[in-house]
Amino acid sequence: MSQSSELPELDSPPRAVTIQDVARRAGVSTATVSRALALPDRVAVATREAVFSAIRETGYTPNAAARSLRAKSTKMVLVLLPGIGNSFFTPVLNALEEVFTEAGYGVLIGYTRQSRRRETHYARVIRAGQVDGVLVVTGNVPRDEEFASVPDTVPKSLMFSEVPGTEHISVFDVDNRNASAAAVRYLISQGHRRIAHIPGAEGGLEAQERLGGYCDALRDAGLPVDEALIWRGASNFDFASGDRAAARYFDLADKPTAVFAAADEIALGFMRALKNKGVGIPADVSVIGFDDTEYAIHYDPALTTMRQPRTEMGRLAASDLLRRMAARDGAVPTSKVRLPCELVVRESVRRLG
Amino acid sequence: MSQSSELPELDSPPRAVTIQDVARRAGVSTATVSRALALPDRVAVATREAVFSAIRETGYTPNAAARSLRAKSTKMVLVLLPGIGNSFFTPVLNALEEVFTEAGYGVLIGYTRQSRRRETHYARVIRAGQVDGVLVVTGNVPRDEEFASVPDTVPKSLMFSEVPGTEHISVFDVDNRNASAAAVRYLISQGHRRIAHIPGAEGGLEAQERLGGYCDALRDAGLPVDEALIWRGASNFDFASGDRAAARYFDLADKPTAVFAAADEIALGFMRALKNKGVGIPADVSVIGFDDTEYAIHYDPALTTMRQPRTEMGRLAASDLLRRMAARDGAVPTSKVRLPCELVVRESVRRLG
DNA sequence: CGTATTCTTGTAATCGATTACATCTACCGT
DNA sequence: ACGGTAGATGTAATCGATTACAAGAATACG
Repeated sequence: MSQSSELPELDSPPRAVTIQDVARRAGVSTATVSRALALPDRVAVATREAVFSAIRETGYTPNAAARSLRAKSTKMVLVLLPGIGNSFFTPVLNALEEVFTEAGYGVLIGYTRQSRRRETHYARVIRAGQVDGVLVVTGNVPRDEEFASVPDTVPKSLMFSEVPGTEHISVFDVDNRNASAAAVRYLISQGHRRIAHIPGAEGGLEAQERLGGYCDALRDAGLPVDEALIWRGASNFDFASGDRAAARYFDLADKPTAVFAAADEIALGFMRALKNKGVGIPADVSVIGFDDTEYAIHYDPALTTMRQPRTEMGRLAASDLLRRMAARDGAVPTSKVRLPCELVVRESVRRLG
Repeated sequence: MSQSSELPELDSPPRAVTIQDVARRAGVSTATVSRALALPDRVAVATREAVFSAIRETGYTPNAAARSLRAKSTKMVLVLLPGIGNSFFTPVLNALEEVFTEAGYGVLIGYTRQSRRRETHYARVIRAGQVDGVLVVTGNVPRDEEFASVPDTVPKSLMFSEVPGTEHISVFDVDNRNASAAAVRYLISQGHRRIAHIPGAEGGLEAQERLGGYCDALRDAGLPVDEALIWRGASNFDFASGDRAAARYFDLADKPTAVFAAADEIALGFMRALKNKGVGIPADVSVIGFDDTEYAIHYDPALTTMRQPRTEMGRLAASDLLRRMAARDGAVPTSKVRLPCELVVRESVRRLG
């Protein structure tokens, strides 16, 4: 519909319209077209108009590959997610996409699925210059040798994970240890003395920190840390892990009055299993979670939990990466930002005594 | 660590290693390097080895932009999502990423957020040749003029939406109307006669079809379709909409014994609101949902629902797109695939009488 | 042994933009 | 009126691969 009557092209091969076509039509050189687009005020008004109408008439859109090749910038970022079907990341991804798109950047997603093959694959994507920056959402980038080979000229950021010694990486996380301690302190403040913990999967740094915070809070309150009340064995931050932990609860003779789960989904799985067997929540057991996902508030009872500011972290991390990508050769230093968590009191914790 | 002792480069500007570097090091032409990579058996064994070790030593990775420019293929697909923070799409995205990555394609995501500006933006991404194919997950691509301007040479697919007259688009969906009718028939089979419906947001085609199915089933069973039992006003397939519908329930003098919600999240929101006021589910009201999201099974009571095969649809749609992208000039025709839904009976529906 | 065929490799054009540099015009001050 | 400067535009190199074509070497066949 665009290159209608003027040009007598036979459109068997519907060749895309290039800057050449626009230049010819506007009666200028390709350099002028390029300038009209990139720096409109370095080109005379009349010429600019001519170029723009030629663009409109031909329906021209600059070719991304050509532009990237020459300009050495793709205007794309890679967002790496662990990729378990976890809804925890939904708002994060939303925030990231929002900020990046607004700034004219495209978002390439990758699920690493803790598989080395996939990490290698994405390392290659980065080295191929396919993206201008990388945002790793919970993971262990720096551990991987493949990633070590990607040049530090590509800005990288990490979210939700605390990894030591990452000089060239911006980090956005929360103080998992202190936040967890605060959650447990809350239980203590409500009169609970016998408090169990369902940690996340071993190996995970966040899980470890949260367990640490749990122990800290108990010790600070002069309460014993009882291994029988630490129900390890989670495979992930998921329902199934909470479900499994319930077995530990039922096995126990001297039951706790409260449970701190390392994640909302674990808490929900646990609660579900207990309710199934007629255990009342919070009547018989109080439960507190971590994250404040969408489902925490809609569950019955609504889950009391420690909120992570996921959307805000996404926004901050994206903005930071944007800033660093825009700066030539690392003029902008990396950031280490630790955001505060917030206790959200709902219905799953009962005051004792 | 790679270009260590041999080459006396000063690495102030850490220029990326190119095919030229590899060629020089292996003592061959760039053409040979390219061939060794793309068609290994068209190059002599000895040469191939030389090339590969040169690649290994230099840590070479082909530049994506250069490759795309010349080969006119980016090995990327654009996945467009509506982008509400809906967990419905999580497994879909998972499946898509899985299949595409496996095939060597990158996944660019875009949230349209029903905003014209964003749709325009993504239309431009396509026209810029940034992707080889497009997968729209629930949306109205064809309606938009911008999209009309993207050439049909870019394979496009649509998931979960039924849009008439889309010649050049593959469609993967379910029979929303019949599946809904089946859900309602199930309620009827359990002895329910007075059945309400919470439709999805107006305007949405799926929502409309599901409402249609609800009416069909009632009529087929000789039951009246009562407008007082159709609780419109959903803004989305979300909790809040279910919550709002609950008000309608309480307003009603002659209450229904069962409710068919157009989506699980609506059902969950509705159930939550009822339970809050002491209404028993399924003791007092039976509820059936649609989708079978992760949360349906973990709720209390576990939600009886009509499952959409989200992962399977994702896999099929991705494979189809892959096939069409691989074929030069539309040799592979588009598909229209309609997958079956499946009733998942759990705890939220009670047998009457 | 000479020609035809197959293998292997190199040369150079090409993809479609951006941009350094050159050129030309117009306007400025003295 | 003339050298100087600013402004507008064009020329052509360049980004880093792929690939058509050509050429040379090796093998086959009569």
